Amino acid sequence: MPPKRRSEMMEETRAKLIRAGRAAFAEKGYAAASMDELTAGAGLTRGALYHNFGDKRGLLQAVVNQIDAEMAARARAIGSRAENAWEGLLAEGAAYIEMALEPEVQRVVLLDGPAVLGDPSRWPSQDGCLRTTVDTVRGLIAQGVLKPVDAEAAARLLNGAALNAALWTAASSDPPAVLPRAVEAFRCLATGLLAARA
Amino acid sequence: MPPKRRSEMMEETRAKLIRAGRAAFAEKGYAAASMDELTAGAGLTRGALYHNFGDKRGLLQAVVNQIDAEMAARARAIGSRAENAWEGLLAEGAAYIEMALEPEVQRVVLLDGPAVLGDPSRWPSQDGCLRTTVDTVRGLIAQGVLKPVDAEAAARLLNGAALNAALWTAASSDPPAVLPRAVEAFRCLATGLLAARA
DNA sequence: CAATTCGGATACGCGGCGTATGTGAAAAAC
DNA sequence: GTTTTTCACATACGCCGCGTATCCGAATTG
Repeated sequence: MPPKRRSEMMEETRAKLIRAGRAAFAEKGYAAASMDELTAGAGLTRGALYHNFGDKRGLLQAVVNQIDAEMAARARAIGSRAENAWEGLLAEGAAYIEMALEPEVQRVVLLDGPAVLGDPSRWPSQDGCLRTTVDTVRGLIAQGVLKPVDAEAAARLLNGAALNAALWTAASSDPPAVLPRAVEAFRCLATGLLAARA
Repeated sequence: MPPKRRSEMMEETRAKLIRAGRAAFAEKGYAAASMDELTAGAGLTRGALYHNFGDKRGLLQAVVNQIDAEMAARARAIGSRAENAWEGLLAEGAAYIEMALEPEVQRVVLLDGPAVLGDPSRWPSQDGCLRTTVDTVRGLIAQGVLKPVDAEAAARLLNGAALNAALWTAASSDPPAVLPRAVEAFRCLATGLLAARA
């Protein structure tokens, strides 16, 4: 290993902090996560944190951005694998629902994220998941598959529905059993956007 | 005024605290709201708070319950005023969207509430808004107007869509202008639940 | 009128965040 | 290659806020 430049040392530190933050926020929740514990667990101190991320919120933003990016990439991949664009949208939604069953995603991205950072639409780096869905919807509207509604509005509602489907599923006594019902309901809602009536 | 019995004094105290809590949580957000300030503003001390509500979360739960009950009542009233049950569901949704534009509702019920208290589906006193929508959906399914999907799932997704419509609208630069687009998108989604295709 | 409850006030300790300051090693200056 | 500067991170401090334990006085009970 070459003697590590300063910049890559810092990048490594950031990565360590984000990793530790992800774990702590997911397990304890944002409010209950102690920055002292968190940084110590990563072999660092709060000094590193405030230098790299400004404050506690800054770290949360970084963690959320990372998870969001991963989710968006997965959803996009799954969506593009479908037969056609319409099935792609449905697959994308189903993917969101399944990903949002992950406790880490629920706690950090869906609950604490919006409460602490505000609505995703207001984030500087925009929400990746939302962007992905907007693109998909835009394409479908251009193809005439969907009614010419506001793409951003439609995407936002679809994502919102998917996330609530996941939260509802997770809150049930037997998540695996009710998941299909949630996905089915989501599919029904989505068909409301179709231009053509079968 | 008769010399006030002890129980009604306590009820009055609770009301004062809830009123102060509503204001403080709405303005500062849950995390930034100081219980010292809050209680002092109501002419009391933290002692009264911990005696009546157990802890900070307890007060939030009470505040959220109150707002939720008000919203549910309003939505139910508006929905029942419609021509038929189907239009009632749409009106109910539109009502939710408009109510959720209120900063107090957004901050307290939609953002801090779920983050601090957990998902509404898990609340002991169940979410009133959700219950209202479930009832409406059940009725429509019984009438054969809607597809026989899971009523709870459908209601949950409808509410989720409505709330996200509101958050999206509020996040925009010109809320009044985009509100119609949000409502329109919501209506489209809802039609996906219709059994008959027009 | 004495005894008792109990709603609310007072006082204390602890933990956590943010900031101001220090330090040693890498990078730059020459 | 030595000196100087930078800067990533550590250390140390102060403040605020929550929760709890204890106390007080007025309304209830007999």
